[in-house]
Amino acid sequence: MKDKLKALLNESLIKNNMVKAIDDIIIETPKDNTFGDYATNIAMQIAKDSKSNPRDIANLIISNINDPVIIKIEIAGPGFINFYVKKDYLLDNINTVIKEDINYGKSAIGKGIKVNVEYVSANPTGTLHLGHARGASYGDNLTRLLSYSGYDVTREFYINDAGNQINNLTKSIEGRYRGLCGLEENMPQEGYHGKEIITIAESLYKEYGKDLTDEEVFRTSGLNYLLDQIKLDLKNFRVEFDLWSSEQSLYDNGSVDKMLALLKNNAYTYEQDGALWLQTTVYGDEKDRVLVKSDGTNTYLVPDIAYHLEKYGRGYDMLIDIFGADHHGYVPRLKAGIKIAGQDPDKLNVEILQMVRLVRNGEEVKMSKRTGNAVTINELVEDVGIDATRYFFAMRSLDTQMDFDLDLATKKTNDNPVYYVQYAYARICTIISDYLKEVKVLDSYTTIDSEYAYNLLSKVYEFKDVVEQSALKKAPHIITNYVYDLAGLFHTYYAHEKILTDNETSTMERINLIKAVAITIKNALNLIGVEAIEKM
RNA sequence: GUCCAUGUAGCUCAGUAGGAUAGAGCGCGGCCCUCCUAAGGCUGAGGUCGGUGGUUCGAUUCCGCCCAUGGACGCCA
Repeated sequence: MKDKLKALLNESLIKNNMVKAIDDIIIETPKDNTFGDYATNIAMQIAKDSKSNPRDIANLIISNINDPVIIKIEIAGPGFINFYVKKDYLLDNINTVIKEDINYGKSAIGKGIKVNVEYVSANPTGTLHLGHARGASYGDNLTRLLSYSGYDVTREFYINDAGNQINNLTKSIEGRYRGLCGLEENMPQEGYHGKEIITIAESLYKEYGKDLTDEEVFRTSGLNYLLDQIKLDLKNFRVEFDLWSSEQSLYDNGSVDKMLALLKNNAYTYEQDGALWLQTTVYGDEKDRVLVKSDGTNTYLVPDIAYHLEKYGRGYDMLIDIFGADHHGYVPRLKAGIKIAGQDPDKLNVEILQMVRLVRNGEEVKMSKRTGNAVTINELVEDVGIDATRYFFAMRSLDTQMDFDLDLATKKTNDNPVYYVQYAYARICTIISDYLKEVKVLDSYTTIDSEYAYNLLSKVYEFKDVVEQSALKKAPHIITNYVYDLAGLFHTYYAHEKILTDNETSTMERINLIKAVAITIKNALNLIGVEAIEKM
């Protein structure tokens, strides 16, 4: 409908010799429906350019518009053009939704563009906690959204299984193991103290007794255990990956050395204080960065550039990295490194997610009551439930330093937005199953005429636009807000109109209507990893 | 000190490619179940959109400055 109005406006502009690119024509849906079904401010834009009266311009524009779908055109306020449109398209859309079913809302705006999205990428040195949960939720929602919108998406987890932190992990396990053997633990200064480290040590003690001295065994058994745990936690969080890439493998297959050689070759590196530096300042970083430390080991940047080059080499059109706010300052050096290595850093989009705090009784919850460690993703899911957890993360935009309100999220009975939405879906399912006869597809709708029904239908109609917008903006929370509004409009409709009545025609039409609503809710919830529940 | 983000109702947050009366939930006040799930609906109170200048017919939205909050400023990852 928007496109149609756009086209009509464009035609009229051409006739009036008012030049404006068609993309500059903005059709909006006014919040207040006394301003019509659709509105545009194009007359005011043109008036600005030509320094004339916007209402006169608007008159000229609408004098050339005439189409059967338009019931009425008004000029209002400073020069808005408001369109009143026949509602048939809303009724027709009911059958479209039912026919497309799980595909309703899909679009092709992604044009098959190959996108790689890397997220979570937690160090395998402990259990996933709150911050990872937000990253996992956002990354997962984003990839669902992008593939629903016609992008060719690869979901990737980068495993930091090399470097300093892994040495510390190894030594931490070894320390705990020594403790079990009755020796002094000697935990490293930057050691890991989670209870999972003790679990690993215990299982090694069980298997090897006091005889284990091979560092490699400590290392690999620790890594394997923790990585399995991470995979399991993510799976329980409804987050799955296509690809698990290993940092260590970049060393093993020579990518890191090759990359270092490449950087040294193109004259952006230099030696100073016994270290090898990269001139990242040439491309906007605030200072140059060390690549190879004076002790001969690499900084994190080295394998990370190699890793990104490897991703570039796989032929994606776009790379998306999802970082926590604490890694924000790292972005310029990474991009500079990529640029120096000869790739286009603009292909890489880094999405920054702000910190989360858990709040209970108005106070921040920092530690888990059970373990004394940071609150894990598992505990969160256990306490709050998977649907509520996913929903709560999906409500917020990335930029907000969100408070995760445990009191509200754990409310299972009342006032919890996730149940509000699920309840709408469940209500519909109940009604349809209460209708004992066969639900038939209708050729036309003749009895639907209430304001409540049209508000609801016009929200359903919006869904496609909403999906596109949130995909383009990489903002899945738009979907969450949308589905909440949709559920609200359904509840209102439900409270005012009985679906199952003695009138067979009306009943059948209303059942098809709410069926379309249910499909839309389900598809929207699916985009944020929340289940639509048939009975509550 | 520098860089990034944020500042909207008592609280948690939406909104803003500049537009017509700024929204929701929670909390607080009232009303509605002989009726498809009251996990619902209806309704009331509550706002100088951090402050201040500027651009504009029009700024919560864009720009400058200021204040506040969070994060980052390592030869850690």
